[in-house]
Amino acid sequence: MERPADTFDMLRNRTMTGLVRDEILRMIKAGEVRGGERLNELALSTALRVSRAPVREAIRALEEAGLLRQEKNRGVFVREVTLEEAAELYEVRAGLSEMAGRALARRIDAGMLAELRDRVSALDAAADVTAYYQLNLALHDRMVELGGNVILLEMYRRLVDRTHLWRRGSFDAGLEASRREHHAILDALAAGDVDAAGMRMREHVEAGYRRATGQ
Amino acid sequence: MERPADTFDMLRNRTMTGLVRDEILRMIKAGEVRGGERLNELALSTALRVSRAPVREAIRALEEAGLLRQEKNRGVFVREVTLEEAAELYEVRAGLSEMAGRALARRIDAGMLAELRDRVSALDAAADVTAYYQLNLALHDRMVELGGNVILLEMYRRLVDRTHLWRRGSFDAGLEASRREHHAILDALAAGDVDAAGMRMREHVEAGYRRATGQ
DNA sequence: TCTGGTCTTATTGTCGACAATATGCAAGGT
DNA sequence: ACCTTGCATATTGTCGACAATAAGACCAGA
Repeated sequence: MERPADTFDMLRNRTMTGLVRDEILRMIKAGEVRGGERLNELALSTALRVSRAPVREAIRALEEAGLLRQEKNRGVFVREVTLEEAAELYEVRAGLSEMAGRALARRIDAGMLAELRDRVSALDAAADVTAYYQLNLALHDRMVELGGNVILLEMYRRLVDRTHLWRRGSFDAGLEASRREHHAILDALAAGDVDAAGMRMREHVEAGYRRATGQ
Repeated sequence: MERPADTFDMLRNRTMTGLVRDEILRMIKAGEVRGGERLNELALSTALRVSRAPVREAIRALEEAGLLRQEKNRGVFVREVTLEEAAELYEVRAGLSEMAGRALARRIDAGMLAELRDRVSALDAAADVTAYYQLNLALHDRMVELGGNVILLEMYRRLVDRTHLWRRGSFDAGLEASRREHHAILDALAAGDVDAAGMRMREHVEAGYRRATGQ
């Protein structure tokens, strides 16, 4: 049974706008709406059983987040990520990941290391690509989070969200290489080697981009 | 006299929401509203002679940008940037600047270099601190822009906007050091030295943070 | 068949209104 | 003096309505 405190906090803190925002974000992440697709305010509002006002507010927020694009009097469209933009996204993501890796190597403790080892083990055991993909996302997010820089985490998440709009080429290429890189990162972190941790994080992201594009 | 085409495009592309968003952003940048201050929707809407709807949409956007913070049923507040957050902002900014410096060193041409030299000269000649501050902001923004990575530019601007919410300690400390660093960056860019350009950009931002905090 | 114009419809941008919530004040009791 | 209770006010969250714009259907004339 649900704890009352959660529903209390829900009612206290969440607005329709926020819920709609999260729902649209979920649809984007789940691939239920594609880049270039148009969002109909009325359709969304009836589907979620709210009026257009919170829908519009949510849309403005996601527009600012770079996930939607507005054409006045014509509607809002899910942003398309070109190959060039994807390259830029990954370039920045590599840089942010390097920062996170360096920060994490400086402050990591036994507890953090144990958690990361568990996550990497789960990735080693992951059967299908979809599961691997989700666990991998969670691992990277957690590493940035453990780096301790909240601003960096915010930026990183924004990048990841935008990357979801990119329809990659291949999905399943090079899982084994990815796994090896994870272990190499763990080793650097365990050794507290700041330079190595940063560099391996960067290279892991860059390699991930090459694997996704099939280059 | 204003060119008609501009007003045409204005009417075609701009919505009230967008204008309100820009105006609130301007107020924040100009320091007309301070961190922690509360924004009254009705006051804003009457001042700008629009209804509350576009004001609320603009607020949601700036909330997503990390400049405002919402407390349900109580209002929106201008975000406060703690000293710790400022340190994080500058850390990320230093990293992004390094990326931009490296990218720029790779692609810079004679025209870009000439423009940057002009800007640095203007900074050398700047009389008061306020003028220096504005020109300096513009120089850095332009260098990131010339780096050619649009995503990086977006992130950088977001960081700069948030930094505006930080009430710095000292303002005028170390202008001469800042000027010297600009020239050192130009030298590295002119030489096409990727590593040096990146490193000097990073160190310039880090030094700027130390100067602002008076450490 | 094509071109151009007119009408219709769908959708957005903006507004005013109402209910729900938070805040401040005053009255009353202890 | 201090706390509680209830009321009045201000403000937000949400809604429905209307005007403006865009896009497509339809039609007439060459």
